[in-house]
Amino acid sequence: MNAVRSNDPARQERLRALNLELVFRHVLAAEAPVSRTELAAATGLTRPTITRIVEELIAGRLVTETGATPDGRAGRPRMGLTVCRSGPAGLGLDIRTDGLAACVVDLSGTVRHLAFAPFTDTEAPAVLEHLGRMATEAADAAAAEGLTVVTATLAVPGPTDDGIVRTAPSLGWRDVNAGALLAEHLRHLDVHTDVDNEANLAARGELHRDTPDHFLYVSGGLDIGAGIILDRRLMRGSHGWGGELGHLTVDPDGKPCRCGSRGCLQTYASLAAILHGETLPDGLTADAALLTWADAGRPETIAALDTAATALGVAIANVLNLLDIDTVLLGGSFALLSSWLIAGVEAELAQRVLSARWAPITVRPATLGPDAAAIGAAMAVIDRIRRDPTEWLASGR
Amino acid sequence: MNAVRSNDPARQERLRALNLELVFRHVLAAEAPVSRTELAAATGLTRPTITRIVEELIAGRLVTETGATPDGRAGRPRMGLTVCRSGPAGLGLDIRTDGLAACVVDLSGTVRHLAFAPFTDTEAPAVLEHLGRMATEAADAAAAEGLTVVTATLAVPGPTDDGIVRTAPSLGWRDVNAGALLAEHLRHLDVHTDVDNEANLAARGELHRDTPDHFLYVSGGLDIGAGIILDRRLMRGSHGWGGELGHLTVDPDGKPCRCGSRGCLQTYASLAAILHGETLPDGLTADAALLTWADAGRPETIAALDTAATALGVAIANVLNLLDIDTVLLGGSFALLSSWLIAGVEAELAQRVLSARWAPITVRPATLGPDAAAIGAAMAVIDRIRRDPTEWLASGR
DNA sequence: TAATTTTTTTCATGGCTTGACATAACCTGG
DNA sequence: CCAGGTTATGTCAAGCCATGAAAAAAATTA
Repeated sequence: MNAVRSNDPARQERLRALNLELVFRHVLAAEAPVSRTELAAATGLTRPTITRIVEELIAGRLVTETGATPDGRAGRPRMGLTVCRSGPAGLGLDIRTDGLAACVVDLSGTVRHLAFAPFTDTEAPAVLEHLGRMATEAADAAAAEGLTVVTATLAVPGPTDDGIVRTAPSLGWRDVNAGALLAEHLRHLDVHTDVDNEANLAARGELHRDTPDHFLYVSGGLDIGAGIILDRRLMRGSHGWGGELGHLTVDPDGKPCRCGSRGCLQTYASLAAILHGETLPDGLTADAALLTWADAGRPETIAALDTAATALGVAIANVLNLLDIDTVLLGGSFALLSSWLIAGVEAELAQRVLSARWAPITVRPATLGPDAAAIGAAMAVIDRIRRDPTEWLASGR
Repeated sequence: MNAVRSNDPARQERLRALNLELVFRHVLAAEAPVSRTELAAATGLTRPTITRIVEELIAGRLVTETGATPDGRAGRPRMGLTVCRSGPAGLGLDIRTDGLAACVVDLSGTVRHLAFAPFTDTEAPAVLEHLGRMATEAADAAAAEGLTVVTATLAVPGPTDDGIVRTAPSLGWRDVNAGALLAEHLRHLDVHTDVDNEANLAARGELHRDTPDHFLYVSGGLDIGAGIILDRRLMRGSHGWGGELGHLTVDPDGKPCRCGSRGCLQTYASLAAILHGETLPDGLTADAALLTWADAGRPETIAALDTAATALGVAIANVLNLLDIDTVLLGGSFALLSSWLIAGVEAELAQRVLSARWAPITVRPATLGPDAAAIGAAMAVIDRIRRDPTEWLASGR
């Protein structure tokens, strides 16, 4: 693939940046430390070029030498190179249903800091002020390990548009400029702030070495959302409001939905819909209560989960027919309840997805749990530096 | 956008290729002839570099000089440069419901040759042999105008996978290796052959200067398909089987569909569904008959069109909620019937699309008519040469 | 016809990768 | 324990490409 889309003229320095990026991508993708010579063979560049580029990457704290590693063979031992664990880092913030989360991830994708705090207040200014404090603590914790936070990404439960939260029903927010407010609170950190949908970011979090190139991440909770990964990239639609799976129509004459439509998936498969108005036992979250009830064989709960699974299957089948994806990850509360959902979802998919005959479909629970969105948000740093390592190097931090 | 994804090392020659591509893209995008100096200003490259690149583009018949154009001002008049109309061309082939079409498009996107022939036989070998003959005629016609056909793209009514037509119900095809058969018949032409879904290619055909960056193209006919354009690029999913709009579920308990599922859009809005088993008047195609009947006020037809429009609206709303697109083009038979469909579709969209409150949705008929797929298929040459003009230049044709 | 203006081409300069060569560091065998 | 072999990494002149300045070309204007 030689696809290059740039509207800037290519000068000599661009060549250098291109190759630096190429080498860095190889270091990122490598599972074990690689030597300069291996990089030369893998990239097709010559050793001298690799030497020069690696020097630059080390100076910029993107890569470190792990020391000479004699491997028993004759000759000078290879000098291992890995992604630096004390260079730039990403900060992820998440507004969950139960509280706030902050997370720091380094370039290797390792979670280096993770904090959670229950809500004190769900009004936008208070939440963002609280997030600002958590962000500062996280950045300090990161700094103590030699990391420099360069990106801060906020996950919110609703569609966003250039930092503005259009609507977040679970919070009662509407047209809140979370991006600007957050940037205000993080002014002293000098980071690039961004706001995105929780499902998008959780999907990003689930994208790693072991996940396929294309998958659909479904986030279950009070609201249902989805993140679509195509070709290892997040699909975000024209404005970034994509993935509104919760408002796909399952039955055009179904129950009215809060959104003004009828028969949205939401009305069958959100936690509220599955709970069906039943009161929660003390100290249990909705998903935990449902799991307990279902495991105990409570018929109403099992029936509700079955209805939810069928509706989910219908909606997901639509996505799969449209986008030709063959892996589905059930995340959020759906991950916890997956043993009660997967069979029902799979049954609908087998019937409704046209390509299921040729390409088997995999449905499995997501792995990151409730921190998925915060982790995925923090991983923005990897995308950013991977896309343009030169930007970081030029910043000289 | 500086996104560069290349796994090849960047040598000096790549710099040259990158800039050549940049300049060529500017010439392609320009509405009127541009001078070398204008190109220098627009691209940010220097005049000497432009001169050298233009020389190469002219030698490779990608660009031509339109002659000095004195504009009344003092000074040496600018030498106009435009996309060459006698360089590489694309061949598009389409298997329509009523017959076969062949089309040649030059780099400016102008249709230079268009031919149609009714079916003599719908068996795969016969069809591809016939297409081979039409392709040869088209290539000869192109050669007579100085054009060289470099790509041949076949549009088929069904999902394809690496040249193989998985299923084309309207033709009764199943797992037909159309790509290999076509390549066989076109061996003497030395072209790059490709096979894709009719809806995808028609969407590509509708993508031009006046269409927005993101839109959904819906193709109505015996089958219903869709092409999704995001960021001026065709979205094709993981294997390229995306866009199966016809099999999106509109009502999970609806009528059984040929595909084995229930309540597919197909069962409400395909031409067969709208016709409802009524016999066609002699000499009229199904869509023309429906239009005549509807315009004459025939209540059954109007009711069927109304049902179809509602179902279409539900399915399209799903796509829009998922992908955040705000323009819908009704193509194929739906273009002809659009005056009877748009209102119904729009009503459903207004109710069901979450972002409709913030971003108005446009639904309008497609403009290219029945030749859309053949034209879009022929336009593959533009994508190919635009992506990598150096490949063509290196071929030395 | 000469001066002016704008476009296009020519030429020396500097950056980047390359290929050949030099150096460093480890293993094997006498 | 040391010489020779082997592998990894660093150094240097050469070639390619874009740049900036200056020259040449082609029109208008006086």
